[in-house]
Amino acid sequence: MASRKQSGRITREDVARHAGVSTAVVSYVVNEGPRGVAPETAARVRASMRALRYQPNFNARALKRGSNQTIGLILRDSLNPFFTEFYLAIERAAAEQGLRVVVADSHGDPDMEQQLATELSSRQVEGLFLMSTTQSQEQLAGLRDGIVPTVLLDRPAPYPGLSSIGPDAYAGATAAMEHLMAMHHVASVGLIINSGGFGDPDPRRVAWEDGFANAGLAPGPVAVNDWSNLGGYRAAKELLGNGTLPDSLFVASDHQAVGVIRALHEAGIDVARDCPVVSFDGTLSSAYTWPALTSVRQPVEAMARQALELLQDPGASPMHHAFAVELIVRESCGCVLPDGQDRQ
Amino acid sequence: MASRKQSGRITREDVARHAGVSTAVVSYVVNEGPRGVAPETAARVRASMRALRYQPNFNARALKRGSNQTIGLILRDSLNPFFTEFYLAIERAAAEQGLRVVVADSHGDPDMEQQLATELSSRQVEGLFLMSTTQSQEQLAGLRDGIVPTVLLDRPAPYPGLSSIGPDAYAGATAAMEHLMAMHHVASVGLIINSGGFGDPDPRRVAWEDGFANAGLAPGPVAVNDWSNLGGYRAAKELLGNGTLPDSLFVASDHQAVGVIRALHEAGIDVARDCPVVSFDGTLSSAYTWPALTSVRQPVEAMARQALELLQDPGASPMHHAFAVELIVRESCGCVLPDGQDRQ
DNA sequence: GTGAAAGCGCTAACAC
DNA sequence: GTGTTAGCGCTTTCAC
Repeated sequence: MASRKQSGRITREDVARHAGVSTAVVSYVVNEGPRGVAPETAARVRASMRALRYQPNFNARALKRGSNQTIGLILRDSLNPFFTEFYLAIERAAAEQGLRVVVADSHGDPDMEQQLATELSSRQVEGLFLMSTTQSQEQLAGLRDGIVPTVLLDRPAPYPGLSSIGPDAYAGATAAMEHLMAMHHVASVGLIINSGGFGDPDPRRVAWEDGFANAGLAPGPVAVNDWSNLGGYRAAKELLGNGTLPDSLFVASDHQAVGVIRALHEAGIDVARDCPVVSFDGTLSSAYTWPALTSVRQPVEAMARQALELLQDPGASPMHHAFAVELIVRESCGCVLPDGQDRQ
Repeated sequence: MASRKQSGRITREDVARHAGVSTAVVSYVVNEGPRGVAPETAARVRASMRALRYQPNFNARALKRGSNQTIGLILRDSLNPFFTEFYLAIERAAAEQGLRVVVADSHGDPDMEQQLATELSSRQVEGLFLMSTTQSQEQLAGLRDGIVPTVLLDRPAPYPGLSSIGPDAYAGATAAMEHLMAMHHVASVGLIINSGGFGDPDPRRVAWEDGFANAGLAPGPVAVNDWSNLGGYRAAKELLGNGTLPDSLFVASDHQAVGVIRALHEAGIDVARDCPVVSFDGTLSSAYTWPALTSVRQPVEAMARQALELLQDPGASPMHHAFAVELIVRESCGCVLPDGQDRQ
């Protein structure tokens, strides 16, 4: 007795005493190395560990080793299904390498983001994934010469000094525009978007503008609102209220699109027929709206995997990976009749 | 120079040397205590910290202090919006007390859950929230006499030896049934549910059965499928395929209900008029389906707050808190016409 | 094959 | 008001 330390927790020393060995041996057993242990000794140690319900102290190990097999992920809005899917993809990719991921939500607040980055870094994470909300050079500068390797997620373009990945948003939005304009001979495409997405100007917006320029038309109406169901809903209501509802709509995120569809329904508009909608992200749930969303899908798994590689690449110089996106044609664009063929 | 340790990181010692003070003083400055420091000294130290870009080592501090101001949360399915909302509520409540939340996803796998619990506990979290997927006594027994205080989340009833919180699912489901049977003079209510929710038997199912018993009717059809959009979709398809689609449907989760609604649409069924649907959870996004879901809302914020209190209550004996739920009447039950009045 | 011991970076007595 | 120092629990080199 009297061996329990301040925390009241069982330590490796308790186990050592119980098993009649040194603390080193316990370590060798726990870590299966770096030295061998006689089978009987190992068995005795293991028995003691079980008997005492020993749990290694993660912090002590991390302190000693200088690392903790963990990577940090800073999300900007956990409620957005796209981000949740992204998180899961990262978690999966990390698990394959025995890495754990710790998530935090900045709620889109740059200060919070900064604070979380610092905190995660002082938790000695191996690296940091940042689904950033800020594009300011100064803000991110801290990260660049921070101690932890950092990879920016969900970026449409390279960022000086930091590795990053993201969808080719311009190409995706262009595909959406072309689909709307060419396939549907639609002359006016409204845009529903918000700031704080892919930076300013947002490539989705630029592609949308260019779509008109190429067709020799003037841009359609824009409604800016939150990246949420409610935001999309409000944006659509705004267009509806204005009497400026265009022939069709490009919505910059699935999450907003759900609200848009809802608002259109309320106004008695048959989306597929009277106001084709194409959105961006290609989340799982975008297949379950009525009508199902035609959406530009981001290759979440591939992006997650690549992000992890960038993080682990030792001293490689910062680089950006742009990922090809894919237009998933479902019902909201009016191409296909709702028939449930597209369920996954 | 030559002062950098293995990690290459700046330590408190580097700062001390740079500022010409002892390491203790640096600590006092960083922690604003427990001893005072002369203003000028403090300023000098702070300047040195900035100059060297010093970041305290979280692990070392946690090791020394025996705690790390962090609580662990084990979710069973991050893709389910209800859980995400719950997580956010917990994060918010925790933040108010300066606590950070570390989330992990067990993906509904009991072994994984166990493993994560152990791991989080060895990270010296102050406490653990477990959105458990297993009801087995043995499984949870480890937690009960584990080192970390643990609170079970999303439980419909007390669990021996562990504190827990959860909605009064039976009452909620009963309200749903009554609404469906009394208000709509509906004779048959189908149930869409899955296992692994509120235990076995699931109170929602029991309430559903009791609803019939009270009305002197035989239970309607049941379809069991995943707790997901797809699961709900498939369950509804199953009922549809059987030709056993009832007069109305009680769906045990919003997440499934989205898929159910979709399947009903595909079958050309006017949900509100021909097959009223009531679901469970009351997530934010349940207001954006078409028709909007009438759903039993769980008081997420209150539950999160209470869970935190239970965790922090020193040596209180384990107890269960059941939370009253509220039936949010929207459109899917057919009571209200879709008119957008119910947006939040 | 096993053990002793030196730290990892930090906190907080305890001295001065 | 400031400095010295003994650990927190663990890993691992180095002796034996």
